[in-house]
Amino acid sequence: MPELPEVETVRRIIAPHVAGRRITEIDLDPDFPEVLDGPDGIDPAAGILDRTIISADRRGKYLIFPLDDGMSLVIHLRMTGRLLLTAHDAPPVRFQHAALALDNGMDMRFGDQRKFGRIRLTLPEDVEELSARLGPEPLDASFTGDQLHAALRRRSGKIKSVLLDQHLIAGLGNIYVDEALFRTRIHPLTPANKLDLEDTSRLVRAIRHILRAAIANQGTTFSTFENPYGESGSNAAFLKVYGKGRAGLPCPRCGTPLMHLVVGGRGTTYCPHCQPSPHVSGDE
DNA sequence: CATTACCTGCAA
DNA sequence: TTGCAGGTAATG
Repeated sequence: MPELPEVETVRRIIAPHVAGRRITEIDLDPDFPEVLDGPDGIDPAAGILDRTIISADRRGKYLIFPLDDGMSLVIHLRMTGRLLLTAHDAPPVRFQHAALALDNGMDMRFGDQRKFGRIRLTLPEDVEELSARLGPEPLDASFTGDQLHAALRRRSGKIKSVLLDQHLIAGLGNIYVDEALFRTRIHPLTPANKLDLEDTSRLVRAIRHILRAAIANQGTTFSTFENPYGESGSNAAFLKVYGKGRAGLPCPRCGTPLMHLVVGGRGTTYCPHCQPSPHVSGDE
């Protein structure tokens, strides 16, 4: 489940290998050519062939590769997508759906067990629009307690669901939201607009801390995540609550058995003691 | 606001 | 054999 730290890990590893490189060959899985798509009326394979990749950027969970003609390749890994660097003559990677050969003898391979991920040739204005409809980058200076507090005031939904909304904050997924709420001792069902500025500022600091640590650990490998060299991230060992399998295990802070519930259709693990229900405490 | 579709490996 | 895992878009 690649979230911001996993996507950033991929970006950092892949950037020096692809920046300035020309795409010399494209090989698509004949059973799943839709993995590469593009704007109406444009053949995406023809559109990227012989283009040079300028850089490897990230916005939220999207990887963005600007090309030398102004278009961009926008890649989203969704749940099980992987981007791997291989030699050009290496055998296909597991669940490979696309291979882009580069002029340095390497390939960028895209594999995805569940076929949710996409490589999309994207018009400049559509990249702009995509970025504009995403919330701030949580590791940027623009993401502050004041900013998030103002955004949360307009939302009466559960804080867990609101934090997963990419329009509000770009890059959080189920793992890091559960971890951030545990760290700040906020119950996942707390209405977002009930968090005061102090709670929200603590949440901002927790999100930053957790994301930075996860990036330093090259991401969380819970089941399928691998970096472009095929290596697992080491952050899973540092998670405190995430995962249904932790339900019933003692809270790492107080020892109370962790609870699991479904919030907005997402599995959610939390400590009922450290993250008290908003109904029982804290009402005016 | 909540639910479902998209997929498929794997646990129950 | 069933259903869960979850990022996002689409739908009710």
